[in-house]
Amino acid sequence: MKKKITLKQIAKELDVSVSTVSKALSGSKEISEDTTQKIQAFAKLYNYKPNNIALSLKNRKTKTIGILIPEIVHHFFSTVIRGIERVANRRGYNVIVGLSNESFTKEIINMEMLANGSIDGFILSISKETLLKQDYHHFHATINQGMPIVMFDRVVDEVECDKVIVDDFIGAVKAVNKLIENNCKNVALITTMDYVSVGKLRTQGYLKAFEDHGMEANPNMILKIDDSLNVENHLELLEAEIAQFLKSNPSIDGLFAVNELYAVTAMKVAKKLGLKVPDDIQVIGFTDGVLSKHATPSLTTVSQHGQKMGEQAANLLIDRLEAEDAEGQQYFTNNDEKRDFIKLVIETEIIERESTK
Amino acid sequence: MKKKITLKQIAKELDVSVSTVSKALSGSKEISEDTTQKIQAFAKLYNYKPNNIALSLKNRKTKTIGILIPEIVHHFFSTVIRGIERVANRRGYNVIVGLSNESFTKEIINMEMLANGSIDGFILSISKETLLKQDYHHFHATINQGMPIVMFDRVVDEVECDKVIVDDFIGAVKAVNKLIENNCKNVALITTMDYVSVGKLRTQGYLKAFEDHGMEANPNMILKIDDSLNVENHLELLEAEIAQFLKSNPSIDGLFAVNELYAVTAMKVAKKLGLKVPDDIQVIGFTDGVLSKHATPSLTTVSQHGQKMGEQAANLLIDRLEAEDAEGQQYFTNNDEKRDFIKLVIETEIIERESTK
DNA sequence: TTGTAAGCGTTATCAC
DNA sequence: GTGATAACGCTTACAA
Repeated sequence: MKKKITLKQIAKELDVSVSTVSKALSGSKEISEDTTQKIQAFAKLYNYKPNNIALSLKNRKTKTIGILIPEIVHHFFSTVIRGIERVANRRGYNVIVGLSNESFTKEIINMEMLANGSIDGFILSISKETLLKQDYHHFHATINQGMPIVMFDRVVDEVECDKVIVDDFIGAVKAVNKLIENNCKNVALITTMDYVSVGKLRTQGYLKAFEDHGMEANPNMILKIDDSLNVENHLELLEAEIAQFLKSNPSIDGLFAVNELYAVTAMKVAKKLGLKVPDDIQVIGFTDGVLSKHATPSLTTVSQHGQKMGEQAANLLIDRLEAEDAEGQQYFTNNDEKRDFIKLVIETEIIERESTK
Repeated sequence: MKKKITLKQIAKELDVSVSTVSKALSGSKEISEDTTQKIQAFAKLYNYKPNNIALSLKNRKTKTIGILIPEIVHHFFSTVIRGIERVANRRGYNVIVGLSNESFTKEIINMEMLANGSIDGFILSISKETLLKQDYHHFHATINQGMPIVMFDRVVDEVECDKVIVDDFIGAVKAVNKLIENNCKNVALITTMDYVSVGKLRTQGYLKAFEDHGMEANPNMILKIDDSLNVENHLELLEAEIAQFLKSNPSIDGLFAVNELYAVTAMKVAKKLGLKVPDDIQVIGFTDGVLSKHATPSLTTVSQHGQKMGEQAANLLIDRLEAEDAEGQQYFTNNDEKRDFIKLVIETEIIERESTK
């Protein structure tokens, strides 16, 4: 086993100084043709590669981005990661992943671990528990330390940083409009509790669409799911709740759900109740994941373009990082003038499939 | 903005030496009560945390694990990551993720990037292109450098390292047995090309089950999908191919598919052809993902326990890393005696749902 | 009880 | 053209 070779070893072997080796390898013309050749040949032979850690320490930057998300087994989030990874890699960065598992404490622990020099900046989406607690001190702390953050999807106005979001509100309006225009007389909504910002916005969009059409929303037609008990693992409960909802509102002929799980489950329940999709009831979901694509009938959804979000987030972060060292850390000046933070809105798009007419 | 504070700064503020600060903070009793108190208080006040990079350089270990997988937008792989992250975190490690995107070149580039000091060891699953090329020099190279690798799922005998796999063969046998015992007279197979090791093993399992029952497999009943053209994005093609297959083999009353996409798509196609699942045709898939759970009817599958695989892989790797430094790098001795590598087999489990009787 | 110095692997600055 | 030295932030013999 030949361990990785270092500059020092090359220097010793070739009987020159470490600095000569370093310069020769970086192609400095301070060094003579001869020695440069010799050193480069030797380095290639032994497959020399500079040690990243040493470089990080020296340059005070790691060229790696920290991603912190609530959950990885989730089509949307993994799509975002793919986007981030793609541009990060292209721009010479690595990606390190932390999972908060929707927990406030784990979010903090992970942030602290990564913030101690391991990364140059964060791309993150806030955990549900944090949103519930509304305690954002850890974000402020890292930002104050000079570490930039880009938030995506689950963001919050209280934290000043770059953000990439989807127009949840407009997306929901578009979806509900579509149902109404498709002649649905009674469009219902299945949503989450309000503390999840995106759920709230989508709910507001639902209401707005009604307003736009001069219609009044019927509170009975809105089902709020409390997923504090991890719905994914208690499908029967979810199904029961939705079945109950549909049965007590037999007039429902259109349904907008704030995520694809609710939508697909609703379709399943509807079918069991003898309803035909889309003939008796049309359904639109939010988030374009695998379920939507492969459900029978396939589900019309509002696509969030997760990969694009990831790409934009990564670009925002890296732009800021590189601006920082171009301007020699002059980002925040002493008189504390506020920097402009960017909020990018990714447009949603309705993907029409078989669950609508 | 107050940048992160360093030992040096603390030392200066308190007018002591850096080493005193270091010792005081680590609770060494070389230092007097008084100064220790003072220093610790000050450190807490300024929220001092040692710089990871400096520690990594000093200790020659990063306490981070590199994960290299073909694709992240994939339920199975993200499940594995979750498992890895869980134990890594518990044991004080971070996780850095690289995606090969099924490409040989990207796999190599990523490995090289990470192997230059950024991580202590790899957990990886081989890309399809690499499997096809059968070129494993980059794995050998990293191992020779003294960096341990743990492979999972898509592994290969040619590389000597720890491995975590699923009993693909037995899992397939069990699945097909179940179909046969459920009275299917003509069990078909939908599989991938043979170069994907797991696909091959599952195919062999299918054949073995026939053999066990003294039956002969009919080559016409085996459909090999060439997914070189990224089937996921060309669903129509996949559907057409499967439709063709089912139509030309009307006697099929049982179907085993080597992944859930094929299985779910087959169910969809079958329904379109007027076949009832499970009455006319029973279906079992491999890999227990979201699709299986939420399909209508829900799909009976062979579960791979991805999270468990991840956990085991992480434990194997970390065990090896920590054994290494306990034994003072004596892992490989000069006379080149081979270490024992562990191959863990995770048992599959059939999850019965609605697609079988 | 405290401080000095070396070293982890690099690069940049300055001397020779 | 080449080399010595310092520095990045930290730990740890070894001196004082």
